[in-house]
Parts: sequence; structure tokens; C-alpha cells
Amino acid sequence: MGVIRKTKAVEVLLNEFNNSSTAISAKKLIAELDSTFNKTTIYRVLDKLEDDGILHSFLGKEGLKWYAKCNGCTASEHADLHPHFQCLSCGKVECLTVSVTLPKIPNKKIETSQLLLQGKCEACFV
Amino acid sequence: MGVIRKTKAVEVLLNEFNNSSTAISAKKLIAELDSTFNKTTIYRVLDKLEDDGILHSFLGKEGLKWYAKCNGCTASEHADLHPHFQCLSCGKVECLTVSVTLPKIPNKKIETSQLLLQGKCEACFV
DNA sequence: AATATAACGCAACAGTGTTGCATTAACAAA
DNA sequence: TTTGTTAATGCAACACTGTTGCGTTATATT
Ligand SMILES: [Mn+2]
Ligand SMILES: [Mn+2]
Ligand SMILES: [Zn+2]
Ligand SMILES: [Zn+2]
Repeated sequence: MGVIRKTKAVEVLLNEFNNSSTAISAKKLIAELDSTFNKTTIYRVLDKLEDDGILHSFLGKEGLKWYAKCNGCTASEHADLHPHFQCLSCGKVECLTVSVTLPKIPNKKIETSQLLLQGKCEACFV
Repeated sequence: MGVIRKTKAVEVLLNEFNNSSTAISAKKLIAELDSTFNKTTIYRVLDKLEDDGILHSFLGKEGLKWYAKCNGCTASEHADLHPHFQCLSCGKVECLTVSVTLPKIPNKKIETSQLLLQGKCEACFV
């Protein structure tokens, strides 16, 4: 991939992620930017930014697709093996910087994994 | 919940799970039983069996819904906190009986978690 | 300025799962 | 066994997230 043009949509979406400390769902971006960009454009830009190693994606509750900024990823190597957290009260989703020790599974070759923790974020469980 | 009638659909679906050591996706059940039951019926029976603590569900690759037999769950208490494995070659999905040690997350109250391991099953990585 | 083509908007579609409603079947009571 | 209650079913239409094809527009290069 690569060769990405600096269009309005790319600029606006990158801004969203640079100004956010949390992950953002495609659904929310579409809702917010509905009047500015077609949803197809949003999906395509997110796809491309992921291909280019700028964003990574994962599935949250109900199979919704979430995106967040990558940390030192390139188009050829994605290292988004960290777990994610989703608050069941406010819906906020974050990348966690802790590392998980995966269980040893005999007779299986584990290539990747996804861990989604759910519960209450600091603001919600007081 | 509870008060479940022993209908054909319930019987057939329970049989599917009793004869399978792996998890089964709603998608596959619908494809297989298409000529026998309406997909709505299948979805509803699966829902109900889950409510009654007989099956548990989780999301696999691409957000597809998978079901598997529960082990000592009741309608009031579901303990399906085990991880799941999905083979990226043959698509097979299993419940894993290992226990995961969740990372300690400060300032968050973890209530539940989902760990999906992906890779190659024994039959596929030879 | 002219050109190449990536990115866009739009409409239609794909796939999984849900809902409303009339009909049928399970089960208990008579 | 017959009757009555209502859970379960089939069907069609829908909801929702995400995708595809294609003609048009905008970006970047020459
Ligand atoms: Mn992340
Ligand atoms: Mn399981
Ligand atoms: Zn919260
Ligand atoms: Zn396999």
C-alpha cells in the first residue's frame, strides 16, 4: 500500500485519532461526519490507514469495528497484540499497554490473539 | 426464562451440540438445517438455550456468533470465561479448558473478558 | 496547463441477525 | 381423549454494519 493522498477525509480522520486518547468505532465516525463525508469514504480511508500501519482495528462488543492509532507499526508489520478494554457503562474503548501472557495450548500453533476486557472505567465505577 | 418445550427444533439443535466436540456457528447451523427449520427459529432456540444456561455464545472471526455447550452453568449464573480457539485454516472453533490470568488494570473494574486465540489446529499445521 | 489515476459520492447490494404477526403445535387440565 | 392455553414456529419484512461498481472529482506529477 502507501501512496496516500492528503485529502480532506484523510486529514479530518487523522485529526480525530490524534485528538483522542481512546479508540473510535467506525459507527461513531460515520455518525459524526455524516454531513461531511460519505460512509463509504470513511470505511475506505480507515481501511487504508490500517493497511499503511497508521491505525489498527479490532472488534468490540457486538462485533463492531473499532480503530485506534498504532504505535510504531509499519505497513509490513503490525504489532497490535495488546488487549483492549470496553466500558460497559459509557461504551468507551481503550488500548491497554499491558502485555498478556497467553496460556500454553498443546498441539496448536497460536498465531494471533484478541483479548477484550469489559467492565467499568474509572469515570463510571466511582 | 425456563419453561422450554421439547420441540423438534430444540431436540435437533441439542443433538448437534451433544454430538460435537467443537463450537458451532449460527451461520453453519442455518446452512445445514435450512430445509428443516426457518432461520428465525434457529436463532430463537439458540438464544433460549443460552438463557437457560445450556449453551454459551461468543464472537469469532468477523464478529460471527458461535455457540457451545456449557459446563455446569445455570440460567442465573453463566461461567463462560474460558478462552476460545479458532483455526485459521479449517475454521474449527473450540472452547479451551485452560484458565487465563488476566492482567491487572489499575482504575478499572473488570467484569468479564473474551480471549480468542487464532492459529492452526493440530490437523492443520502438521 | 495537461495528464494520470487515486479518492470520492451515490446507489445498490451482501450478510448476519431481529421483529411483528398470523398459524401451529406442545402440554396440562378437564 | 378432547379441549384450551400459550409457547414456538414460519414467513416476510426489516435493521444494521459493512462492501462493491461505476461515473465523477480532486490530487499530484509532468
Ligand atoms: Mn489497540
Ligand atoms: Mn466456550
Ligand atoms: Zn465508562
Ligand atoms: Zn484446523
